[in-house]
Amino acid sequence: MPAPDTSSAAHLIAACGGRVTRTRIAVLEILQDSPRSLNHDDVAARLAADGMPHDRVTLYRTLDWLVEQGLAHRIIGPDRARRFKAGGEPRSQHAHFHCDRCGHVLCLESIRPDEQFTLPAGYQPERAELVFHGTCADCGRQRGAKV
Amino acid sequence: MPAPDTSSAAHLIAACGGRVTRTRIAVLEILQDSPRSLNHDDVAARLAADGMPHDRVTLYRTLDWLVEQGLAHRIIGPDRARRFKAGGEPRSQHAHFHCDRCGHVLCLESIRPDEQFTLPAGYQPERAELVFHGTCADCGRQRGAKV
DNA sequence: ACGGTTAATGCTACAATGTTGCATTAACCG
DNA sequence: CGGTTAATGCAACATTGTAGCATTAACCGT
Repeated sequence: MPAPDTSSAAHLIAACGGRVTRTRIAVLEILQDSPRSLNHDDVAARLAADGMPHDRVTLYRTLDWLVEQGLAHRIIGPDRARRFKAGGEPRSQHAHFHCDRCGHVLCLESIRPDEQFTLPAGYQPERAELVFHGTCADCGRQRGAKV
Repeated sequence: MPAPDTSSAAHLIAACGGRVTRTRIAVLEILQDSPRSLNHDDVAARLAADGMPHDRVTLYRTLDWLVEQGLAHRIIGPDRARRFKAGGEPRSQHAHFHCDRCGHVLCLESIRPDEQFTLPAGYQPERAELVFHGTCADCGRQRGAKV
């Protein structure tokens, strides 16, 4: 049973020219393992669960660094807090889905807003951000459940 | 030269059943007069310019009240701060444009994201939020200007 | 027009999220 | 293994938004 994720995280970090630290590896793996985007607290909780207590500031800096290196991307949640997810978005602008029930954010890779719209004359868009709000597939099935 | 806006603001407020106060009138008029959405500080600055200094908390509450009554709507800016604009969005979900040059947010009434996309099975979207980032028409004309 | 009722205001203190500066630690390199 | 310096951890601060409560003033009835 190979564990390519683990080495992958370390390799990705090394490839960026940064130092390969416990924190960076752990944070990137956490993001990679999650199908949903995580906010700062989510990541902190998982670090703690792994027996890796961590400083708030270091976590902010680590997450920012991962985004800066293109190893993760960041969106602003409905609660005006940032949420992070592994994988950059080099040019592939995909949509997101905010579940109003469970509060999680999912990626809709198949939907590309930048290919669909024509803006009024004069506007020069560089990227588009499309966010749906509603009930996600998981919460839709177990309707009534209040996670 | 009639000034319908002024009475309009007061009438709209009265129609909601709330008390018609100086603050509410002034804030609503400021939002109505602006073609762009304003954040809390923008509104506070204009109140001050009108010789109406105001409490931060009152302004937050006034803005929230206007949104609650459907007299204004609110979006979250790229700096994770709220921005407000007159006019509710009863069901008409329009797109917004964040200008990276001047930082302002404009409404693109003609673009309706909720009519364009088909989501994967299971998702139950209730509303869609589409935000373009780039250079707005104003900044595009005077390229190089750094407001 | 006047006074009472109560919504709205303004103040202070607090909460959540994110940032800055700087001393200490530990990753990398020879 | 030891030196260099990026990364960390800590404390203090900044920004954005909230909560509680005493005071003011908008509305209503008379």
